[in-house]
Amino acid sequence: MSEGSRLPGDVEPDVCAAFRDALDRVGSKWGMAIIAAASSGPIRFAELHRTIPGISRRMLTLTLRTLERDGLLVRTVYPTVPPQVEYTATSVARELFTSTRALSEWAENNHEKITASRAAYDRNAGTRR
Amino acid sequence: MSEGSRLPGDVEPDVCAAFRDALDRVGSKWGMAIIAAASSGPIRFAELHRTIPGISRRMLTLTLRTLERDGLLVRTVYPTVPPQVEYTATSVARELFTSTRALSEWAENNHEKITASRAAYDRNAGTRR
DNA sequence: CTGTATCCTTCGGGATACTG
DNA sequence: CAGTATCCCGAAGGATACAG
Repeated sequence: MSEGSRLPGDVEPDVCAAFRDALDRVGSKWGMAIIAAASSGPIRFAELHRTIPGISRRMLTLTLRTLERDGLLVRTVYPTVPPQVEYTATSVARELFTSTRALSEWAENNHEKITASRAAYDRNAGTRR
Repeated sequence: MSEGSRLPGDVEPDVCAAFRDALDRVGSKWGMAIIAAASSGPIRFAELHRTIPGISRRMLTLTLRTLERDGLLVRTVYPTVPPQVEYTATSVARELFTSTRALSEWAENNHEKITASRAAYDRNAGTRR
């Protein structure tokens, strides 16, 4: 994370810094999926593992720890046998999830345009020089 | 905020997919900084390089190419000597930038909480088991 | 001024096996 | 059930030098 030196004539460094800040927390491959899954109420480890397709137990654990550390998730252990652990999104995490909507909508609305632009760009790869 | 209805099966895959989609375009280290800088009007290569602290010419070029390919930037070359190149954010990019605000605000509002949570977590590192 | 080309390091994350 | 522990690889990105 680069808390860059502020230059005169700079591009709203506050906004950029804040945005990067958010991305650092949310940009991980599984972060938002986990927060989304834990936003509707407590959810157990195995349940998360089943709910999120493709995640490994390792990455699930790692991401959960990071989110817990940042105060986005609360981890509750029930000392039963076998052990039971629940994760719940905090209000901060739920607000984060909400703040995500605009971005998701942008992606939905522009996904096709981008795909097309990309195809066009690649098609002219030889032409361009 | 949306009321939490846990879907059977998995966690609103559409939303997650869309979000990841947006991140892929915006999650690069310098992407949003460049879009921000190019949102106010045409800006030259050297100007970008000066405006964005810490970016290397290499990463500037690479990121510019990616953004151009995705249709987020328009590249205009003036065949002068010395060469002059201008980059301008497209409307799609400017909408993306706008969609970013909620996230930035979330980061600004919660940055301190997160830092504190993190510090507390690390302080209890030995205690926890 | 506007890039390319190389080299090199870091790190996120997958596969797999083991554990309380 | 809920994790840890290793090993490994590819991609992102920094440093540096060269070029039209």
